[in-house]
Amino acid sequence: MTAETSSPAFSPLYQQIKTLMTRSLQLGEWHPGDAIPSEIELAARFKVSQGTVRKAIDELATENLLVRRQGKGTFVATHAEEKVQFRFLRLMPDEGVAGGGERRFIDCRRQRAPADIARALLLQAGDAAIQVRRVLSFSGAPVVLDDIWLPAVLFKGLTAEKLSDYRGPMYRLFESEFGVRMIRAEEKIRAVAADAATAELLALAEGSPLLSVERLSMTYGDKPVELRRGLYNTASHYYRNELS
Amino acid sequence: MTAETSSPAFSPLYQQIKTLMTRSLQLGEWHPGDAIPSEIELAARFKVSQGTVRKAIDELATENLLVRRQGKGTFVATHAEEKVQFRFLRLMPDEGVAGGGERRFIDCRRQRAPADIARALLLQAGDAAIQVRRVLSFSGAPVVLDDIWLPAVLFKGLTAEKLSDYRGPMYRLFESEFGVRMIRAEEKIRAVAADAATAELLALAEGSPLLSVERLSMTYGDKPVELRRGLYNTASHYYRNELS
DNA sequence: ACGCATTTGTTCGTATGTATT
DNA sequence: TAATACATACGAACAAATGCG
Repeated sequence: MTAETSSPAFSPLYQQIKTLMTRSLQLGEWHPGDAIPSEIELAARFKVSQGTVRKAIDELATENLLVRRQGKGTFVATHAEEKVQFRFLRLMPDEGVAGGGERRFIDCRRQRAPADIARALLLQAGDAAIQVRRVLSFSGAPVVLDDIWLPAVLFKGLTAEKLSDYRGPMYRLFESEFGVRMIRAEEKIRAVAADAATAELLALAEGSPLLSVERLSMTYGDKPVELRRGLYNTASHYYRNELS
Repeated sequence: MTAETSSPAFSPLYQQIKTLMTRSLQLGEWHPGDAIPSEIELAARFKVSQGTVRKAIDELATENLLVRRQGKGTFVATHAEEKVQFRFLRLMPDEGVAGGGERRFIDCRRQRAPADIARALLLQAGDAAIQVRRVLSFSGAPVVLDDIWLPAVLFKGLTAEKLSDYRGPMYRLFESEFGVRMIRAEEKIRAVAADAATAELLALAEGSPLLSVERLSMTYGDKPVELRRGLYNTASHYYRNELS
């Protein structure tokens, strides 16, 4: 009941509950890895039936914002989970099993965002950004050159040292240290020829074909918070994708 | 430890219903574009509650096998729908809107499947396959060179003429003419250098970087039914992907 | 080792709302 | 307008998994 009839646009009850829950995630009432209140508690809090809460949670779970575990509760998704990492890790070795590889950070500095970066991240012209550059190697061979741009205001205090010291996925560091959780990303993929600088860093001939992957990552509310440009040597790795 | 160590593979009711419904799709009781029986009819047929049928349909709908339409019914998904085509069409122009482009078929012949093709399509060594080669052009410029392999036994009577005459997506032809519906695919993507033959067909310099997309498409029951090797000129197009 | 409480998962039933024909 | 079909919402009961005492 309590119709709340002043609604500007109708939406089903469970959608409204979903919105309220998303807000709790966004505002940090519930943190990555935490258990959220039980369905019965949430039903009481929102004054709806358990089934309505269930439907809201169902959708948040299929959107990968929450993870249900029978007998234990419902948890806020985190990049600490292997399954979550896998969703954002597309580069696979032709032989052997996917692994993190060795990381080498070659740059991490704060500066004004170039125009194209600012546009993608919805920053004002002149806003500061943090640029991170790194090389990923597998079995000692360099394979990936990443050029990562982050809004400085969200990542205060990010340094090359913190990145180097951290064991685990970068997105895990972002969510635990800076409270920024990546939930979705869009990628544009092309084939390009290696320029001289890239060729040197990846130890291959200038002009070699490389996979160019431009990724724009979004947090809650579809707000872009990372622009990542990667160049992959696909001689013994490939980018896997699933169409369904 | 007490008992039931080797359970008889219990599965929830709605999963069993889902399996039965998948079988109806697979065996052709329900055809692409058709409406399936209403939830109430299905509930009567399977002797379960409407809610259980709903849950089975929900999952089949999220797997894109069925499409629900309020007030009208539930329909078997078809590649005639624009949304379905979009899921398998990843190449986007830098400017302008995605379109089919002009197709030119340069080859369509039946032959014994090479070993690697046979392996991917789970064919016996020596089984026949149909090879289709085509070029896709946009605004008159060739952009895509596709090399497509199909099990001959499933595509009897497929000719270059039929392909050329057909207006609409190739997968639409496959499902309407041959009863083979693609529901899922896995892709391996790399950057490669154009060889002489490819360079000529795509009107670019030998050695130019090209996107190599190897797609294995599956029908019901995860049975592989198409191996497609595409080479994309990504000078003014890109491969879009969504991570979520 | 056992049982109990908690939490999500499954199944049923009923009623009402919304979209389509 | 009426009939049909899917969508939403509520309630209830039991099953299965987990964790604790």
